[in-house]
Amino acid sequence: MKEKPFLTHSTAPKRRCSVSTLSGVEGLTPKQERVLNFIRKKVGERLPPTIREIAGELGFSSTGTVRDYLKALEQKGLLKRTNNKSRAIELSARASFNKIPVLGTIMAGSPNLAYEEIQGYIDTDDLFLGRLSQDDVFALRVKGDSMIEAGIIEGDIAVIKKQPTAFHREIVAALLDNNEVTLKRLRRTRNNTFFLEAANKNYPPIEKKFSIMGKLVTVIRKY
Amino acid sequence: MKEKPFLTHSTAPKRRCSVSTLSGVEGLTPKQERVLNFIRKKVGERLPPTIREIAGELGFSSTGTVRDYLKALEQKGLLKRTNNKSRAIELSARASFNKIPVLGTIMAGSPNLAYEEIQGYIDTDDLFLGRLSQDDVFALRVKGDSMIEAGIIEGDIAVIKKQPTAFHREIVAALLDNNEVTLKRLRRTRNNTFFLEAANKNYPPIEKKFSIMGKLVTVIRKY
DNA sequence: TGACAAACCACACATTTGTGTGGTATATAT
DNA sequence: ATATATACCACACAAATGTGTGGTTTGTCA
Repeated sequence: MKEKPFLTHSTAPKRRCSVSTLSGVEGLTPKQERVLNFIRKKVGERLPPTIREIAGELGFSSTGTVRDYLKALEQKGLLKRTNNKSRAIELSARASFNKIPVLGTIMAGSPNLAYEEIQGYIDTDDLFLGRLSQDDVFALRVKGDSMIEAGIIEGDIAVIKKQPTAFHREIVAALLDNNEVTLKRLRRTRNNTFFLEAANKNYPPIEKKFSIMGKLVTVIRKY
Repeated sequence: MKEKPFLTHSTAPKRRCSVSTLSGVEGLTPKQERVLNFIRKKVGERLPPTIREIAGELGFSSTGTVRDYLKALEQKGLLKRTNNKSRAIELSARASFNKIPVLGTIMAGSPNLAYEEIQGYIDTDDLFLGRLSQDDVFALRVKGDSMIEAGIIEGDIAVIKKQPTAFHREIVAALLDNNEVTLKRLRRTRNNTFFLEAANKNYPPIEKKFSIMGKLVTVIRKY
């Protein structure tokens, strides 16, 4: 019950209908989730939909149907509405679409990131990411000084795009076999094997077994 | 005619009615600008206002008044509307509120930043800035390696909060007397004078006369 | 002086939009 | 067997909302 799957890095096909897409939000029927996803998308586009717009685009012929869904989603705490106000649909943080969760440490025992570790959210809206969804991206707070020569220092937010592979010289978030996650530069040897290299002369290269969680796409630092 | 005042760093009281607040947008009457500013704020809050909401909060007793303004602003290319659609007000990029302009170089001859140098926009929405408006913040693209030991490298976007003063050790955007802008750490001597210090041993401290444009609040780096 | 634009108001009207009531069908749980 | 939840539909109604016409006042420009 404690293990809410979240931000799992798998290569399996996404968005199977019987499985919740928005990880961390349980108890949604597939149909309810479809409605929620539509609203997410629309709210991201700056003008939330009217119930008739929802009905139209989702193929319902009755506004009452949409009302049922909205009521259900509201009861489940995923959105808030204001009475008699057009388009007044607000997503709760849990359901918010274009936000990147900022994660702290990594859950031991599996390559999943713990839902409980979310420290906050970043807006992906315009932020140089080109509309990546929550499914594709997450963020980590940087600890230590191993990447200091690449200008990445303690406290920075590293935005990671999830992908199982990366190229030579790209900076990646890698999962080591002790379930530790590090940010390092990926390097290829002459024998076409890969290893991880710190951007700090005081750290030796990591030649252990590792898997790539994703590559670094953005660094954000707040003063 | 070429000199559109933009992002002027002055200590003079802001929002004098006779002066345009949204620099770079000429030909607006003060009243029109007031309406635009209201819409900017509301659109930033995710749900654009209805014309009656505009009328109410701005103290107009007639919807026709608002329509006149909306028409004027639309003709001036500051917003777009969709017929018969509630709250369907879109701001054009020029008028967009919660975007920080990314500026390039500095216009020679005055401490104003040139409107023409805008390279893009950053969304301030949630981005760790806590709802700063365009009036308070701008961004610069970092050139050179003078701040490399502070983890700020070439190509980074430095988000600057405009303010005429800063504290010891804060990183500031400073305007030198040759109209050059640099990002440096502010330091105080024992005599309570201030100088600028690079975060790179190869650069000497700057003891020349300078003024502070603002302080660094965020660094963003895109890979 | 006349023309014109800005800056308002009042009010009627049509459309959009949210709400409410009442239904059907299908599961699943008790 | 009955209650309950999901997943829909139809339609009426009221409130919210956008649109349109026709004003007044003030200042500017020619």
